Amino acid sequence: MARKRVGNKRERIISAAAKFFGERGYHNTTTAKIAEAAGVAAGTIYIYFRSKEELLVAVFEEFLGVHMDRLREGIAREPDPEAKMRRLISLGLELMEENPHSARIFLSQLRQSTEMIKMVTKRSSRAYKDIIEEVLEEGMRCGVCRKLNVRAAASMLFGAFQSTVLDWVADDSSYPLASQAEELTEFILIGLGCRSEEASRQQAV
Amino acid sequence: MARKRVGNKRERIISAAAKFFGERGYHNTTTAKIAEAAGVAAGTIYIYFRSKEELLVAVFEEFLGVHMDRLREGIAREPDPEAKMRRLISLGLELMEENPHSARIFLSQLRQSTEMIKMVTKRSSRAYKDIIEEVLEEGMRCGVCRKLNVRAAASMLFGAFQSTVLDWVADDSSYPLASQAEELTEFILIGLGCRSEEASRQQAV
Amino acid sequence: MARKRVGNKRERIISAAAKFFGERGYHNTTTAKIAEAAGVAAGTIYIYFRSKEELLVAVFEEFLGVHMDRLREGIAREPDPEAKMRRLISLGLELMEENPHSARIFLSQLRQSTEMIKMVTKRSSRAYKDIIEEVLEEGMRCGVCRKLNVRAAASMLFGAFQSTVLDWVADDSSYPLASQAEELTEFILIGLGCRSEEASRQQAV
Amino acid sequence: MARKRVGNKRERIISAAAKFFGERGYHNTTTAKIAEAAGVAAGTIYIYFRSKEELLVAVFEEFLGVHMDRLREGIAREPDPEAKMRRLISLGLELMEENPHSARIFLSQLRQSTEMIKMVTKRSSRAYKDIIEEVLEEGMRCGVCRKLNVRAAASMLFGAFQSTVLDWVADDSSYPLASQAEELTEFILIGLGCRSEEASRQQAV
DNA sequence: AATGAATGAGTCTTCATTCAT
DNA sequence: AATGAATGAAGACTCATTCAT
Repeated sequence: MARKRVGNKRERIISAAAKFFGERGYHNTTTAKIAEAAGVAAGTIYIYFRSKEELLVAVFEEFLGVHMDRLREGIAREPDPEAKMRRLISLGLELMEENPHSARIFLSQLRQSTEMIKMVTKRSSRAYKDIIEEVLEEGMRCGVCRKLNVRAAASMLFGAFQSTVLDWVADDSSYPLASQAEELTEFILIGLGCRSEEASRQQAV
Repeated sequence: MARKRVGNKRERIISAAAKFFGERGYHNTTTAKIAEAAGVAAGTIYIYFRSKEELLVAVFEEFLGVHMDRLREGIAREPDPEAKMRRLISLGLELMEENPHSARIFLSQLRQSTEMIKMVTKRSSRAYKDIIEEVLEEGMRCGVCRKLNVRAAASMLFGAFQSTVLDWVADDSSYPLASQAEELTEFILIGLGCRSEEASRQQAV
Repeated sequence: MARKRVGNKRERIISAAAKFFGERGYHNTTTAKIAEAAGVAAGTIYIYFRSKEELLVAVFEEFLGVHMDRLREGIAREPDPEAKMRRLISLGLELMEENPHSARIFLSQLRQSTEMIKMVTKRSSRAYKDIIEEVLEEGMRCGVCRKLNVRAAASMLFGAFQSTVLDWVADDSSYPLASQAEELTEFILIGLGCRSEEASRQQAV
Repeated sequence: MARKRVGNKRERIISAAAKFFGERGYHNTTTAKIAEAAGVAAGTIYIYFRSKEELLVAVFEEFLGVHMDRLREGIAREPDPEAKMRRLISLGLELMEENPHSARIFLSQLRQSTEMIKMVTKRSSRAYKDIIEEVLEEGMRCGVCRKLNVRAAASMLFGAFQSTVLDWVADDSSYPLASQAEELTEFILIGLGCRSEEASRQQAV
């Protein structure tokens, strides 16, 4: 019970921080506001986190950890690279949709300032791109996808993905993000040469 | 002459601001540092700009204005949508390369905080995407490019483009950004269905 | 047994506090650190002491009590004022040497701030000076020592004594404090007119 | 005029700081209070001093500089070591009397905490003791004063001096400090063997 | 008696902005 | 137009103290 309360508090702080960081950005969020929203005293934050910056990192890692686990799980079940890529996209969008505040931080708030933060950001994009690269390589090995620079391609795919999510966030999540999955998948699969434009056109029909 | 000096100072402030905002982010840059780097007194900034935030917007618009003009000029000379898209990509990368500090701000620093900034950001992405959408629509009309949701596609293309530039910025501009043009063009054109993967493969040979 | 444990804890807290107060000063020592060093929980300190300040006073009185008792005992055994003064000096230095942390607090840390502390400090210096004054008065009555303002003289003696100890503390107790006893005694006894400089020179031989 | 104002402000801050540091101690003085007493805004302190600690050091050095200069000047005019020692004592007390707040800091407040402060403290006591040592050495060379360990003796003299001043400060400067000069001089000169107790007794008559 | 998580008042310090010169 | 000293509001963080367990 006591244990639970503790966990509860940490979670509440992270959750409040995610909300504010996502909404107004790191620098426009005061620790006082986070504490208030989390229903704890100002000093309590510093029991769980060494600094505001560390809290940001925690928010981030919390999100990233779950995110990556679920993505890897999700694609593991898929039989072939194309299916994996489809799953990656749709699951990725789903995860973002579940947690729009963290999504926003993940996609943009971290591109700021300090070295600590930069490192974390890099690591996170890397995590995402790593998965993409794995799928791309498998696709190339199987001949399902055209020959391409895996590194660069992964970055582009990730960029297209990000942009789609950011549009949605910028629109205050006013439409289901999943509705973009088909278009995005199409664009990416064709771009990867997984399917000719004819095939895709037919399937669409 | 006096006029020129004035212009000179304004420019110097904008330039210094662009440098610092791009390097350390908006919130980690003090107006004092900008003034120092621009070789003006602290108060002088407030003769040219109402606030720090307005300076950020100015930095941004300066960059965006030139950027858009040159992009529009560049594609105007191209004969067909595919060539325009190619030009858009290569010229876009060139412009970013010319001005890495502003590029950084353009791509990431602005995704922060206040309403004022958000509006500017939105407008800027919009400006970029507008051009892309125009080209896409023309492409669809001509049948050069497959049928697609222009809005969504433009966003994805822009995302792929952004991601490529950000990778380059994150790598401290250690390689020529132009070297990424071919790969990016390939990915986008194929994704748009402008060319089959065979055609592209042949051309590469 | 339970009683003993309690006493044990109180002692451990006082001892830890003395160490830290002496080393880093009252204000640079947190109750948390004291608790940790004493091997008790943060709240436990407040079972034994009403406040941090009261703990300081306790540390101080603990030290002072033992100190004064032993000084009084020590000089009681001596036959004449000169011998008493000698004993006072050598025993005083010994006691300081035994307990350098408390010595440091006694000599300098207490010259700070609040009324409560000031009172305690005054009382402690007073206790020390009282003993000195008693010896001086006896010396004057016996004609062993020249006529002087007892109050002022006691203060000066105490100052010379303090300074000697502080030098030693400042040198990280790198030499035996007792080594200073002879020089200090000489200076004081001559200053008191207990002995001509010739007499003292002879005795030294 | 402008220059004067600036100097004025720095001085006012130092003066206010000296007052509070001396009265309540460094840690019990807030920068806000200093600013208020100095008639400046809170932030203004940080234009002149990098930190509160640096302000303390400045207060201290200001005092020490003038102090030492005047002491050296004062003894330079005296013909022989004994006269110099007398002058040192009376002038020292005078200087302390002129500036009781700084005196208090000089004598006790600095024996706290941080390395920065410790260094300054050491340096200051050293400055004082250096002068004393010089005079003592000259005295020994001339045969005016008995052979003794100069280092240790200087420390004791300084201690006796300090103690006299602190008593006065502790008594809220309720009597002229100069009234202690004779007693202190007597004690020290006799202690140094400059004069027999008979001689001193006669002179007193 | 003991714990240690939680509190929240208190502080130093920063920095955008102003304004007298 | 330009300066830069001065402002003072704001914010991260600390820590003595409390209290439910």
